[in-house]
Amino acid sequence: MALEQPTGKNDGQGSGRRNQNVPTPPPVSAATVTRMALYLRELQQLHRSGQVRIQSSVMAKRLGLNDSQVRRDLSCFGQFGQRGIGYSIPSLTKAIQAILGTDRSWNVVMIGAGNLGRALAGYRGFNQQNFRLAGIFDSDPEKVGTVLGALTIRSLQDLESVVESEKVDLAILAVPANSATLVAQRLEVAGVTGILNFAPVTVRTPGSGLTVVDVDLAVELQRLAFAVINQKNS
Amino acid sequence: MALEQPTGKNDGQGSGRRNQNVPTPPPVSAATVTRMALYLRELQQLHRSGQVRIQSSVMAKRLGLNDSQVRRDLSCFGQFGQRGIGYSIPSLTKAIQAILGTDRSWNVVMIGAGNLGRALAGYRGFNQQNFRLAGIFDSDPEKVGTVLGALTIRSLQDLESVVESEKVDLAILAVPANSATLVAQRLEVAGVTGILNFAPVTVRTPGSGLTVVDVDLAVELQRLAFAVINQKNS
DNA sequence: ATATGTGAAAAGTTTCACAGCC
DNA sequence: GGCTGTGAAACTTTTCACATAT
Repeated sequence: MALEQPTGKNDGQGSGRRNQNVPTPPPVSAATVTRMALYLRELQQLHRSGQVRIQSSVMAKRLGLNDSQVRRDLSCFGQFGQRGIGYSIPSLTKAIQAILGTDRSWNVVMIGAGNLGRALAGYRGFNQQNFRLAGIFDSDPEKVGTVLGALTIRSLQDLESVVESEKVDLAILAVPANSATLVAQRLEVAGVTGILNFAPVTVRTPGSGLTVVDVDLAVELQRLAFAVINQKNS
Repeated sequence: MALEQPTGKNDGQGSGRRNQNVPTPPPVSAATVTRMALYLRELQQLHRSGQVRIQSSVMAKRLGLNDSQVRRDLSCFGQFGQRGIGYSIPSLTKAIQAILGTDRSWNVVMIGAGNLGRALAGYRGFNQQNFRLAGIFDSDPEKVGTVLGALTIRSLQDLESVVESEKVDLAILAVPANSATLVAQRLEVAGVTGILNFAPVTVRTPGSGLTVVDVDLAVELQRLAFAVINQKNS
């Protein structure tokens, strides 16, 4: 795992009957979801290089996976391939985007305009995947009013009103550890449904419908250090 | 799971006999390693708040895990607790640091001084966990020579000589996707043993002793979008 | 001939439950 | 009483292997 991030379990959706043609997901593991995003990334790269078809074995090799796993992951969501042929890159791309929800645009706010927040706000990859930055906030009066790319840094006081007026879905939390929980609570109350948390704390998810994905850069380096020390390769 | 970065498998070390008092690791999953880093983070926070002891049940609740899992993870590396009492925060902290390899300092170079590279270079969390930034590189002549915190951005041409003279162990790759593989190869040849890869590509790990941990910010947002759409909470 | 989709087996991970020690 | 460490059970995920389709 990269996992892994804090593991996090199965979906357990198991809601019984599938409805007519919506690809209602069966139980899908978080690991599968992560791999779906990687398949999408590879498909987009293959598309740029002019390819139109791919086989599970080729995808598997590119990502260092077993080909059966690629097919099993995809089969959680439907039948996208053609036997004897493989998968059409354009249609599989669209299918995975629909599965991940990136076939529509998401409005995102960035909280924290420190080093990390400013860098992430400028990161091209977000826009490319249909995430639109609708605002960036900081509590430091010195930063408020500063222009950053197409946006002006706003006061944290404006958070709730912007979340409402811009119909914000998701937030990226790039604030210090000690303010993360409080900001997360405000975000939840304001109606944000998902947080990508870069603060090195476990954001208490109070109960209802708030989903948190954690990315702790120090944790990633520690994973790397461990892996280096305990080398897999002889 | 929040899963996960490209999963990455078990260690499978199973090298037979354990040697005398080195805590030679038994097979340990990547998920366990990630949780070890989270335990360390919590221990450090508890220490700052003056605590000296902790129980597996308390740690589990803080991280949203099962208490048995906490004990099982720790028991992969030794017996750190006292029955009836719990774990000493200072000694468990030291033990986990030794396990993760952060009881000694690691020399790290940053490749890429774009938005993300500059932000990561300024990130406090790295130094706090014993990762020392020994250099930052970019191929853009306009950036070379620019001062960034305590460091001056250097030309990519100097990469190999700095890796050698500064005894660099790890690299953080924050370059565009199209140059990532080439830079990774140079790093490996130069003697770097681990890469934390922020470029949105699978870095081909040519064969020998190079460990790569991937962090793709777009993938993380896609995981979040999926989780929001497929809400677990009723 | 080639490659998907999927039951069934294998492998891995988490949780239970309790013996053992404080 | 309280809490760890760990066998064994339960559960999840991956891989195999092959029927099925082009």
